[in-house]
Amino acid sequence: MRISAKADYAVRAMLELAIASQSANLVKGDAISRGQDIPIKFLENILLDLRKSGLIRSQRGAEGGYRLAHAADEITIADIIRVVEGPLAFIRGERPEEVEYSGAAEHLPNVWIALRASIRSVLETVTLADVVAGELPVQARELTQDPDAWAPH
Amino acid sequence: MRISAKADYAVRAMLELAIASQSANLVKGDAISRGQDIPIKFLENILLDLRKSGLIRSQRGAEGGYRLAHAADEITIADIIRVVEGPLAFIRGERPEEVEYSGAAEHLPNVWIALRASIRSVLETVTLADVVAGELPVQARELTQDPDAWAPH
DNA sequence: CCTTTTCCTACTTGTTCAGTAGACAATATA
DNA sequence: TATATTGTCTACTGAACAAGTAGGAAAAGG
Repeated sequence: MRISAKADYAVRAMLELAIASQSANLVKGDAISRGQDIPIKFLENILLDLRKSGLIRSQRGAEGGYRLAHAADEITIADIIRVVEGPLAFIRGERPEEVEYSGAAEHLPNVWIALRASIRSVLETVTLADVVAGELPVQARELTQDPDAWAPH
Repeated sequence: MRISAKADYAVRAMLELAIASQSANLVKGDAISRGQDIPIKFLENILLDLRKSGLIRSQRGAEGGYRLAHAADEITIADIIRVVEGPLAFIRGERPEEVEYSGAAEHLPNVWIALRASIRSVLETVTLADVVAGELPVQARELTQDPDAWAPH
């Protein structure tokens, strides 16, 4: 269960745009690249994906740049990860509800469905605005309260 | 966020052993391979990892085979996935509590920690015995009750 | 000894990840 | 209108990983 560098970069780039959205300004790719220490050419590819998916808008030329296509409190982390990584939970290259098992593993799909639901319960509820403000929705915040959540298992 | 074929196979192999553990019998690799339709040589590698980690025991020679090293209700899905895939949640190759962010992404670690905690809340609570019986612990079962949990988003 | 079965190392083939390169198109401003 | 600036797009690369294969060595039972 890993979050790729590309997904991590995408979320961070979107956070930069979320902050700028308060002043309705365009942000240049170069500014995002320096602000979050992301290789510029790699970032450009990512921003292209984000624009094609409709999460951001762009303007070319001098004084150009990028901005969010929607309000920061209407874009969730799940929206972003789905654009760059595909489905949130993928089991052996298939969606959890598509896998087929027999015999001893008959009830295993329930586990994968529960896993996906738990991932969704975090990533689909946390918005860019939440992260910028540093205040997650209650369910998500409760998960971070337990000191054990910060320890490796 | 994907579960590899290797991890899926490992869980299913363990489920076969869990069922056999009721009669305390050794199960041959070949029987697991046929029972779950897993390529035999690939399975052998996986069983080797599981044995080295202490989750299963093995016996060589004719009448040999594999068995669980602990009771089926003491082994969680998380135990198995950690053996074959490493940490449950990995962000850009690092553990969630190790990633460093600045500026707009300052509070992003909280999201990754919440994500990991939510994954743990499923995978660390569901045991092999639960899956064999088809009855997940309450928290996990609740996640599967919502029809929406079975639909792609 | 011989068969069965696990143990172990190494190899292969294809795909994904992470990043780079360079030309092209649009825009603002002088 | 010239020019610098900035995003758009396609293609490429090197390394790592995923998924699976191959073949023999070692143990155990009969």
